[in-house]
Amino acid sequence: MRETAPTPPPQGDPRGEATREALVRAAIELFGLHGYHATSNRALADAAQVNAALIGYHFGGKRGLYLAAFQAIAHGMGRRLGSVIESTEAELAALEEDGRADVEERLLPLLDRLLDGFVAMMTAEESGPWARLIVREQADPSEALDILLRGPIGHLASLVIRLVHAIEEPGTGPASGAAATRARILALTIMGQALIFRVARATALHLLGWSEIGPRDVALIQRQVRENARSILRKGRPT
Amino acid sequence: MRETAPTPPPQGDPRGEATREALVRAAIELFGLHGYHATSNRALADAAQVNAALIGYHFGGKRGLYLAAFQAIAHGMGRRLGSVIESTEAELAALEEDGRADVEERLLPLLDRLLDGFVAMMTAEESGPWARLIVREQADPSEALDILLRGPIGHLASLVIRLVHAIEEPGTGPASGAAATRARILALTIMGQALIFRVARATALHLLGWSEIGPRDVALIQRQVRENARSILRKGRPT
DNA sequence: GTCTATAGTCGGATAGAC
DNA sequence: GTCTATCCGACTATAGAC
Repeated sequence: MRETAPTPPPQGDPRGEATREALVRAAIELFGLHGYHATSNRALADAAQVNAALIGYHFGGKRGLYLAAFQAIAHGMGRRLGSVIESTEAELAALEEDGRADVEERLLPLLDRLLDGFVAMMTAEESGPWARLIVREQADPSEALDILLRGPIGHLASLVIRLVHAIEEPGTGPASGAAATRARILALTIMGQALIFRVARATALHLLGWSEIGPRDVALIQRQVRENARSILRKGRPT
Repeated sequence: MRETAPTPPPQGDPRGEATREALVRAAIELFGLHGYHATSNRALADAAQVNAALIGYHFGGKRGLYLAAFQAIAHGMGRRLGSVIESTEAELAALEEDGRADVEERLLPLLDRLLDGFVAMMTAEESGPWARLIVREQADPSEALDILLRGPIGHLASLVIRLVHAIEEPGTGPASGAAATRARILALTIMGQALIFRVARATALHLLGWSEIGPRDVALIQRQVRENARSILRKGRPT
């Protein structure tokens, strides 16, 4: 369990690069499936088809590889949601700029797109290992979680919060006080609708009698979450 | 890691009873906090202030204690939600009996009460250890999860599904086909709103700027979830 | 039913050859 | 940068005294 901090500085060697990549891929998979402690360095090395001693060499130890896995996830999420997040952020900023609260035609579609992306990610098979790892982190958070909160997850969440506020209280500035709390709770409940399909996936599949979540199922869930979000937010606004 | 199946049959001895209870309590706490493999028998025994060898004696081994923890959780949830679930079930059955679809005055309040209970459980500090354990189980499900699906969780979920269907399609019989799928997805999204405060608690607290979820916060979340559920379900129905 | 002592196993880290 | 060999700590399970 002893962890050594002095990570040997890896170079830009093509061989080492491939090794690191394979190890990180195995780390995301195995740590996510079985947890940190249940995953041995030997198992990681086997899965990556690499010698176990290289974990120490490239990442300083097991813990270092674990953190590297989270950085890779942040990177992967960025590739998946980055463009939606950025374009949404830009458009929202522009709308806030000229004070026009064009809820129906501008803000709601932005939210739709964001939620579609989020649902797609939460239901995607690809994100399974990511999410498994993240959910485990929530159980007892460490610096690994910070990597994500400062990354795509933090961006996405605060964006949803801002959108919700803009839709609920059009024209007003940034939320504060009770309105801010309300917007945050609303954003969380809205995201929770998608999250359940990831974190309680086994239970959801059981209840739905499905064995997996196929493309048509994803579309179904996306439509429902979008509809629900609109119902929830339409409530308080003038129709 | 060798696990022995032949559990020695424990008797109705008062001493052994206390020992088992202490061990189960420690198991829920420690397994939930750190995971199965990261929790040693020694740590469990220390927390329970009991000799480590007694784990083998009473539960047949570490794995046996783990399963016992889930049975205890099912029992605890039953004590917490059992009465609400039963009374709701009875009332719903009565309503289905005479075919009267008294949505506004009868069904929605039933749903409110159920959701309040669920939110209370998801946000309660008490349920933290339970939920942590359950969420870890979802990551790679074993027979331990079945204990819960056959218990209170299964009951609660199918009850919410039936309620949702009864509210959306009043007067019709049990859901089937697309309507059944829709009711299940709706129920999941509704429960997900509360679930997020438990499984992504660290992230939620971070976003809300809270350090814990106090009684007033619980009430706030309950109100929001109730309101959202009504908005979502009101959508399709005639007003 | 509880305790002490220990056997047997596994895992993380690392030295040193290539 | 990669590999082999090995050390050492930590863990589960259990035998046997009380």
